[in-house]
Amino acid sequence: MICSCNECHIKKIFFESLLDKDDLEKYCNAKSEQLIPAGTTIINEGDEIKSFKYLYKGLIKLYRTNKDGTQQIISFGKPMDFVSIHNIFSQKKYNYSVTTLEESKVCRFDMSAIEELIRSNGVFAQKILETTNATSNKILTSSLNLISKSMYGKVASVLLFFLDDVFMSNEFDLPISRKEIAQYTGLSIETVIRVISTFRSDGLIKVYGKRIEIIDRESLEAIFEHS
Amino acid sequence: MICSCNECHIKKIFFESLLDKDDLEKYCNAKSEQLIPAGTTIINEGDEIKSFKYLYKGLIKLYRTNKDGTQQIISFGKPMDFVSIHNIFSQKKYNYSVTTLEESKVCRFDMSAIEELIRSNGVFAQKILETTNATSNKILTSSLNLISKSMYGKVASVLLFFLDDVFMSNEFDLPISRKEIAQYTGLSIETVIRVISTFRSDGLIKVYGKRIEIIDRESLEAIFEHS
DNA sequence: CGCGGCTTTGATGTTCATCAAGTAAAGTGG
DNA sequence: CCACTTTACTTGATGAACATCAAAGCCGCG
Repeated sequence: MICSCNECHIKKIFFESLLDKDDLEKYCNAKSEQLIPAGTTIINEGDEIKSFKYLYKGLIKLYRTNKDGTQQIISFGKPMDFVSIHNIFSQKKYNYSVTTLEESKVCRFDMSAIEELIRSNGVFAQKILETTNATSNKILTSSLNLISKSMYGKVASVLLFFLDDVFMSNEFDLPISRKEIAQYTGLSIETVIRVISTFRSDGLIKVYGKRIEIIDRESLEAIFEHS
Repeated sequence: MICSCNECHIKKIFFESLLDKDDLEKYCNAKSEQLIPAGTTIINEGDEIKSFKYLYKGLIKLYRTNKDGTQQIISFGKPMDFVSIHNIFSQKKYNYSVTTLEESKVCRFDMSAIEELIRSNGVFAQKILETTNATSNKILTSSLNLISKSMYGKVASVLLFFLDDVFMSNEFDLPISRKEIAQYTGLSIETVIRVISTFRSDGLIKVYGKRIEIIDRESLEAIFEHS
């Protein structure tokens, strides 16, 4: 093996199975990785895009800052998600910021190396195209859901996301604050809290501070679907 | 010249400048175009993706249908926009529908021909990647705006879109109904009408049925920015 | 200890949806 | 062409959904 990152899913799918030996070596040289503590901002809106990044471990939030200084969360990223999304190949500067929600390991490549790979290896390009499309599709879908659902549906969607996509367990420590749920859903903090309290008093969830236990998953889904 | 479509911007950018003679011929054979009357549904949610489409002339709406049968408009497409977006390269079936808002000319390619071009021509692949990224970015940005703005900001964004991106003129016939504005913004029809009435009585616009005249563009922008 | 940020609840007000009713406009069949 | 139906648009009255303001408890941290 050439690189140190052997268990990486991204490496297997994007690199090992598509590149020949020379390109694999190029990939290894262009790559670096970094362990980043929780609460660190790794990308600032307006930063120049110099590298292509993905998350190997941890959890991040992507957000943008409005003119009045308030922050709106665009999406949450989990392991094997691209950090660099939805404008990485079309603009020179990031139009969003990224902050870690827990300790995270971020891998990155020189942008020029990736672009060279894309130009020289069509199958690699196709794979990147597929993946960025899938990511954009997912983010857009959840964004569209937030436009059309009620406050109950919005908060339910957040809980179901962490349940199904991140922790895959009925009980987990919510890695974001009530304020961040508000920034993601477009609701006020108090409304988020009230909805969570309603879910609790209706027996859908149990709440111990940050710790959430999902009791009635079906009802949460029904609320998400129908409102 | 090989193909008939000589004035096409897409052809120039994506094909003429990137492909050699053999590939250009392949492109011509894989392409067909169609003039479609207003109000025609050209893609139905769930249809298999067989071709890559873009809009040469006209106006379209992209929308999805919720479980309760209501429709939510995702975005509007104008000339030189890709019709096939945000899941075209990552899924087998469309997750949205497309209907023409006025008479439109749609060009399409066999999906397999485009995929072959992507695999065999990295520069072409890079261009496609850039463009789909830019499109996703645009749609996501407007979607995020709809989450965080008030009803005034939402309706203002629709008016400004048609003013700046489609008609580039202070006076135009709104090509969509109040109902469609509601389906796009997530507001009720009555609320949309009331906001338009308010804009009118405040002297920001003039309204004669479908015809809209933008009087005070700055105020509309200020409303969009600050609420 | 005290300070600031996060959380929670209650009281109140604003924003928006719903219901109802009526007018205008546009297609449909005789 | 006109009666007829349907669809789009508009306004008012009312109520529900949600935000804001205020106050208080909690918790981590210097």
